[in-house]
This record gives sequence, C-alpha cells and structure tokens, in this order.
Amino acid sequence: MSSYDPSSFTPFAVTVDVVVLSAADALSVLLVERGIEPFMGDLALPGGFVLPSETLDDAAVRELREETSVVPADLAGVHLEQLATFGRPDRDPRMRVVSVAYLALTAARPNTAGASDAAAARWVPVDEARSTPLAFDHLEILDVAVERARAKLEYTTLAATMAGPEFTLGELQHVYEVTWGEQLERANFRRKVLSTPGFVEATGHRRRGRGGGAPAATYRSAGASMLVPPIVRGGG
Amino acid sequence: MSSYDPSSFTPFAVTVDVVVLSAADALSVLLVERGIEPFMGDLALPGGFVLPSETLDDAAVRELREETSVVPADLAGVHLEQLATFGRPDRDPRMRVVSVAYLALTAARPNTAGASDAAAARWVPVDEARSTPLAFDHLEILDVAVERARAKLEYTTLAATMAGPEFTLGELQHVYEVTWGEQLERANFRRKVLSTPGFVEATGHRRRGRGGGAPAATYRSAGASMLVPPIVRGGG
DNA sequence: CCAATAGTGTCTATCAGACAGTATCGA
DNA sequence: TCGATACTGTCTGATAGACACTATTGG
Repeated sequence: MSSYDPSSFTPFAVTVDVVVLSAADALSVLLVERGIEPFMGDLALPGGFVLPSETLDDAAVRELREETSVVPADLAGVHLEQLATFGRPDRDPRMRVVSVAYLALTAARPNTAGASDAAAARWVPVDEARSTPLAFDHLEILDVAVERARAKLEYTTLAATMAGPEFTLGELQHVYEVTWGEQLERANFRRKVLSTPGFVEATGHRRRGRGGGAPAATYRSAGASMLVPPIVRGGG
Repeated sequence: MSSYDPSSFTPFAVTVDVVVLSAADALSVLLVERGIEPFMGDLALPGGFVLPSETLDDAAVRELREETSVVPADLAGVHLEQLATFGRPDRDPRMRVVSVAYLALTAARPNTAGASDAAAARWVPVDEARSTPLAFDHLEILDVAVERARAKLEYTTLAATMAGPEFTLGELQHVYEVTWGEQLERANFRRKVLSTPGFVEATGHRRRGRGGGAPAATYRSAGASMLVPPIVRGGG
C-alpha cells in the first residue's frame, strides 16, 4: 500500500482559474490578457497560484477580486462553485501545474477599462472566445464551464442571479435563451416561472424591458435555489 | 497581474482518492485500512499521490488497480469520473495536500480478502461508513460522492452499470431503491425503463431475481448513456 | 395453498407545448 | 396607426402515479 507514503511526495504547483459567465446580448466570459510568457498576449481565464494557507475557494475569490474589477469585491450577486480540476502533465510548459477551475455566474456588468492594478479583464462573447487562441487548456475549461452553466439553469434558480437584482420576465427568459442558444415559448415560460414556488417574487414595480413595448412587472429572486420540476432544454 | 508568476510557486502534494460505490443489499463503499500514520488503523478511501508524468485520470485508475482487487484490472463495467477537489490547508497534518476525488460506480462484487500486495479493500455499507471514523476529510468526500451518484442515476443509465452485465428489472429497480433509499412503484418503473430507447435490451434469457417468485427476463445495457426524460427521485 | 416476485392493463391528474387573443407602451 | 412587447386563456397530447389483476415459481 503505497498511498500517502511521505517519501513518494512529488511537488506540484496548484492554481485556480475562474470562468466568469454572464448573459447580456450574448453569453460572455470574463478574460484577461496575459502579460508574461508563456502565451503572452493571449487571452486567458483569470487565475493564479493557491497560497500556502488559503482554501481553494478562498483562492478563487481572491483571484476574482485581484484580477477582476468587473465583479464586486464582496461578491454580492455572484454565484461561485468549483467546476473541475485539470492536470494534464503538459498543460503548462514550465512545470507540473494542477488547476482547480471554478465557475462564477453573475449579472451582466459593463466593462471597466484600466481599473487600477487589476488586469484589464473584459467580457468576451463565448462564441468569439472559442475561436480565439486561449492560453493553456483554457478553451477546454471554458467548454466544461459553459456546459455546466447550461445544465445548472435547468434545475436551479441561478438564472435569476444572472438576471440581476431586479428583472422582468422577458429579461429572465433572455438569460435562458442566450445561455442555451435556443428560443423559448414566452407564455409557457411565464407560466412555469410564476408557478414555481420560491423562484421569483414581484417587486410591485414596472419598467421597460428589452426593446420597445409595454412596461413589464419586475421581479426579484425568492428564496428557492432548486427548481423542481426543472425547466428543460431541448424543449420537447 | 500576479497570476502564473513562476517565482510565487508554492509546492503542494497532489493525491487522488476514489469513492467506489456499489449497490448490493445496501449501498456500499470500498474502503481500505490505513497502515501508517496519520490515521493509522482507520478506514480510508483508496488513493495516493499523483505521479509526475501521469494524468489525474490515469492516477485514479492506477490507484484502483493497486489498492483494489475487487475491481477488475481493465475496469470493464466500471464507470469512473472526476468528482471534486478537496484542498483545505489543514486536511493533512503533515503537509499541504490537495486531493482530486473520483467517483467509481460498479456492480456489486464479493470481498476478496488478503489479495496479494493489494491492501485489504472491502465493501462497507455507506450508512456504516458514515458512522465510523474515516481518515482525513474522507467522510466529506464520501457524502459528496453519494449525492453525486444519487443525482446521476436520475439522468444517466449508470444504474445499469451498477446492476452488472445481465440483470432483471427487479434487480435494476433494487439499484435505484438502495441508492436513493426510497421505494419505487414497480409497474411504473418497468414502463419507464422499457419505454426509454437505449436504456436496456432483452437478452432472451430468464433467471430468478431477488428472492422467491417467478423467473424474470434478463436485460443488458443498450447504447444510451443519458436518460431523457430522467427517472426522478422524491417520486412525486 | 401460500408467499413472493413477474408481468399487464387502465384510470386520472398534471403539465408542457402550441397558439389565439387582448392590453399597453413609444414612435 | 404600427411595431413591439406584456399578459391571459385554452386546447391537447404525453406521461407519471396509483392501483387492480393475472401468471409463475418454490416451499
């Protein structure tokens, strides 16, 4: 039984990389431009080394704060969860690096260019990001993140998080449509959302939604985090 | 932008731990007894250090082979997937260890005591394992694994993997009931399974199932891996 | 015969998809 | 008035839950 034999310890570098997704006009990911080799000049996921005394979750939060002025420092309105771990021996040409990837979902926010010492993080539509060179295996990480996000919208209320603190049902539907790349029946979507206890609650306000038309009632997240039964893709 | 600055590299140990689950009379997990400190004598998940030149998946497969004579060497009929990564700074008292946990699902197999140099891995009912001291944070890993397995039975055909190469519908239902801890309606279960394309296909044979009664037709896995629509827990 | 499982059929409530129709806004 | 969105209502097909009933084995 060789397990946990201290003499066989092999040193690794451990990093966290965060895939921050939001749904504006298009599903978008927050990327930074690498300033050093390897992959200097390429776009990359925000991330960095885990410090000796912090948890993996703490490292993800810290990297988001340091590299991302788009996300608020207290992470209010941001969902963060561990995604998967990537550790191919050759994924970093310099050394053996294992990266714990995180998925963050947040409401769309404007790009804040040149924010202090934070890297110039900016939103890039996922379709565009997938056709540009990304550093390391970040394309693979992005793909896993997008699929996880798509799946999670089905059975959780995270779409409300991505729609912001106050949203119309049209905006909430838009989050689903942009994330799934698929149109939904408006009337059925309304019925489903409004009949699911704890998904949304009315604010009592009205406001213009997306484009011209009548003002729509606004809603906010209610307490629930899971959707039973789920809202299904592929529509049937 | 501090990310990926080689000078800030902090060495970690990286391990894999594998949660092997099977559904016999009870949902059970494969555990080994630790032979060294810390936690010597306690039960632990099979696992060990990732070697310098292997992938994380390869490490998980290797540890299963080395430590587990219960699982066949070629992993035929075994489903293996990455589960989550655990990295609390104090999870190993000796050093900073990040563990990539894997989930394996397989058909129930008899314990093979004292198998060569392999550790004495043995099946322990999950309920029992959760009330015994497990090494490190392996109880937390086990809980995450069980919840993942329960969820996966809903929307994948992995129950067929856990039922073995040839099974009756009663045995397949038993896999669900033991994993979920919940009774299912037999007639509805049959209808659902048989009407899902690609889930199971008849072998043409008959055999006694669980306990006395008429011989039942046996089935094997068909091609599908996803169940749409899923078989839902909570029943109703 | 009895216990236990295998297998079939049916009724019904629920619900998602489809779609029609009205209401309300800005231009 | 027109375009666009907001909102309501209805029909229907699919399906899951509940349950009754018969069939086949071992003891």
